[in-house]
Order: sequence, then C-alpha cells, then structure tokens
Amino acid sequence: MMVVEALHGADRHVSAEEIYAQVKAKYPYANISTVYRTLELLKELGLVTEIALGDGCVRFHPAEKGHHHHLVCQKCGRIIDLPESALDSLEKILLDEHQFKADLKHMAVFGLCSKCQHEGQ
Amino acid sequence: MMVVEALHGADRHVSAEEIYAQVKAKYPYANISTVYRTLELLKELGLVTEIALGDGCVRFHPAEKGHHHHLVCQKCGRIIDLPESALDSLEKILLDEHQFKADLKHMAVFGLCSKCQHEGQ
DNA sequence: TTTGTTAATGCAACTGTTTGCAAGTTTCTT
DNA sequence: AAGAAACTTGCAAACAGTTGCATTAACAAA
Repeated sequence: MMVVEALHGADRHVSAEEIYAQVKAKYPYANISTVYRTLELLKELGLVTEIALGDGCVRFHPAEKGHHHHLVCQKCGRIIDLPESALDSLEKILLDEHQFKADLKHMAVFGLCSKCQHEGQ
Repeated sequence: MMVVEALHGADRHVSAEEIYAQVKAKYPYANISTVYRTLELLKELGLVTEIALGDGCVRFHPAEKGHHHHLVCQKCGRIIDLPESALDSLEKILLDEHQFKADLKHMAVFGLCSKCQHEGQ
C-alpha cells in the first residue's frame, strides 16, 4: 500500500531507493527487499512499468498514469518523452512479420539528440 | 587482447563472467574489473555491443560479426534473432519525427512468441 | 639515465538488486 | 477453535557490476 502510494504521489519516475525512503519515513522497520518484492508483484500485475534510463538505477512508473517511451541522449543525458503511439508501427511490424507480440509499454531508446549529433567528436 | 580473443572465439553472446573465466585460465592473476573495464573500452570504440537478455547478466558480442537484434519471449524464454534491418523503419521514424539519431545496433525486445500468445493464462 | 606524465592493473569496498531462510501472519480446512 | 498450508516480512548473504585508491608499467622530456 505504501509502495503504491509513493509511486502514485511522485510526479516523475522514481527509483526503488526513493520509494524505500518514503516508506521508511512512515514505517521505519520496513525493508528494501520488501519494496523490491512489491514492485516485482506490481509489475507482474501490470500496475507498474520499469525502465532503465542509464543512470545506474531502474525507475518505476505507475501504469494508470499512462504509457510512454523515452529517447535518451548518450552524450548530454537529455531525455525526450514519446507518446505510446510512437512505437505502434514497430509493434505492428514485429507482429506481422515475426508473429511476436512485443510488450512495448515503456521503452528507452539510446542515441544522440538533435543538438549532440551536430557537435564535433 | 585476451578479452578480444575470448569474444572472438565464442560462438554466441558471452557474459563478462565467461570472458573472465577464459582469461583467467591463461593468466590466473587477471581481475574481473579489468575485464569490465576492457569491455567498456571496446564498447566506446564500437568494437563490441552489449545486451541484456533478461537472464540476470549482460552479454557481449563483437561488432565485426555483424549487428542484429533479439525478440525475447517472457514466458518460455525463447530468443528469436532478427537482422539489423528489422529496426530500420524505427530508426528512420525517430530521426524524421524527432531528429533523434537512435543507436540501434543491438536491441532486445521483450514480449510473447507465437506459441505462447495462444496459450491460456 | 633520471624525471615527470599518463595509462593500466589488482585489490577491496561499494552500489543496486536478488535470494534463501527463519519467523511471523493470514487464510483455509476441518 | 485447532492445525495445516500458504503467504509476507526482515535479515543477511549473495550476485553482477562499478569505483577509488595505491602500485606498477609505459612512454616522453630533459
């Protein structure tokens, strides 16, 4: 319950550590492995999605706030948000050509943003 | 050198731990952090690509053997290989619509394979 | 040859995350 | 209400991977 609350209350993608800190503030005996196990459960139920944005920790996002994707610039670190529909065509191609039902709820694509493409080195 | 050799000699995607084991067999004083640092360097030079196939460790693949992608079934674990061109259209869309130069050398897409889609539960 | 500069290595400690286990709690059966 | 089975939790240890630091090696300048 406290994990769900922390996820819901956050205005951005939160890490397990941040959720743990919030839970611990209310109930100091709480353990971080419980947070991870709860997040795992919520993932299986489809209530949260996780994503690795390349900053060393996985971040979580409640499904009820809607799905979306991210473009992550490997040079400046800028993160560009994409609507869920941005990958619809990929999903369709994989289904049509490979009979594979891709789970594209929350993807991160790494590369170079418009600014960094045009800079030297 | 030994890291490159181990990568080159393997007939599939190898983990850092497997490379380390091979290197250690020839030179027992070797350290795993050197393996990781070498792999990091090779990545930066574009000589190897890494990928997380969802089995708990990152796997590496030498670039000279060609790029490709993987469809990973979340139910049965089956891995379907895709040619590099399979994501060309996605790359083009991201560039045209978002001016983002995606780095799609070695991607893993999770989902359900044709068999598992049609099974209950 | 000596000195200074830079890069590579081994080691230990650390990070984020997962796991095994024992204890406690809840739920089901009777 | 009692007992069995299943689930949840905290804790400590493990795991894959990274980092800081001290030592060593490689190279260039003098």
